[in-house]
Amino acid sequence: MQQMEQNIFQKYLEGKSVFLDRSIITPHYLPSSLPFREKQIEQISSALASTLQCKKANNLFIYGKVGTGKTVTVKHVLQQLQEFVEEKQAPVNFAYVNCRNYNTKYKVFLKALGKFYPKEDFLGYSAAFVYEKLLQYAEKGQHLIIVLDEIDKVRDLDELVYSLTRANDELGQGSIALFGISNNLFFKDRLDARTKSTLLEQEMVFPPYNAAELKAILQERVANAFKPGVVSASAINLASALAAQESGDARTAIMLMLRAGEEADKLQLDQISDVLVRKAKASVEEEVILNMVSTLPKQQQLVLYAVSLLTIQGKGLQRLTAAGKSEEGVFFSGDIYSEYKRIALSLGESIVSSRWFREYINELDTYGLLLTTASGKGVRGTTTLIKLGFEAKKLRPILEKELMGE
DNA sequence: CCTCCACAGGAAGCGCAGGAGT
DNA sequence: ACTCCTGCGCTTCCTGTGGAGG
Repeated sequence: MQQMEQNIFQKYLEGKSVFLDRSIITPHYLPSSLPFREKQIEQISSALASTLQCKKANNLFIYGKVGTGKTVTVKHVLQQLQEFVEEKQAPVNFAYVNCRNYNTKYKVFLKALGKFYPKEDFLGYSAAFVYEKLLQYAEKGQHLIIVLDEIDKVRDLDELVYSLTRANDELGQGSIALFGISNNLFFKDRLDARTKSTLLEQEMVFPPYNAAELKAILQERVANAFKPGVVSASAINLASALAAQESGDARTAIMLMLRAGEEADKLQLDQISDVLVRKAKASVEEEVILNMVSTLPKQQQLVLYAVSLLTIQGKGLQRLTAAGKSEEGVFFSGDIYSEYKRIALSLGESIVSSRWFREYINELDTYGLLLTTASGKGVRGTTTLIKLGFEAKKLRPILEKELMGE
């Protein structure tokens, strides 16, 4: 109680730590070797190789779920290319753009130019000027590769791709190639047929890792990130099994170990056991929920809040048992709509029509926040049975903070 | 059998913000 | 600086499905 004089950060300096180099066990770390991605590295570098003979690189489209190593692998190959090009003085250059932040043609070009003309600042120049400047750079005989990470976020991708194909036709020498990275396979369908055929000149897929592969990846990272002997074999096994079960996602596996390590430091333990990993799983999950929920529009948060309140109150059960089904926490969409209206009105929020409410339900379902089933025969015509995708106890405090906080 | 209820989801249209064209 | 266009979020209306009850 009376040790409050001590600075709250002091304990982080004083305490012992299980980490040797914490940065290695974060998702942003670029490892020097990428196990189980040899084939992909080979394929990417072969797409790039033609630039070294002063020809245009192939456009390449890379698809794979989150945490399958797309970005790391591409960055790895680019790093190698950079070193090679510097040594050989080859006229090759590239720009890496994350389209989550640069989500229009103009912004992408601007970001790329920043890489090609590091000393100049083109902010505020017209779109046409920026485009011309890019062409001028290539016209000097440079072969450019623009890597578009999260390419599905680009709003006017059709135009971007079209501009670049036209650019390549106009250019006497030099060229511009596109590498697209995405974790959304369906976004291809929204594209113009011409765009598709250009962009998908060459296509590759990053498969999810299996438990054994995740284990090997973790072992390598853990060996460098943690002090020797700190992490038990069972902890690694558990973390890779949990991540493999979820989605074959290396990112979650790494986050699990990171969190477990942080927890160990907090408790001043010098061993990381599977108990800590399990604890970490809960906290990672919570963080995932928080991320999803906080980016949701207010109206959808209200809908979700309505379901969590109903779930906690345990209502709905009676009506379902009466209908011959009994599963806890399952509700009719109509009941949720009334509860949603009640809550929204009491909070002074506007309410949407029942039609749009149904769209919300569908959307929340695709995020996995709600689980819905068509009622089928036996219940009130055709209706939707709705259930929370996560524990109501975890969701409610998060939502209350979002909706009523500030 | 008919009608009413409770709901799903398609179609049309409306107001708005922001970008493009002039 | 101006209008024009377009995409987006949303409402309104409508058709269809199937149980419950007279």
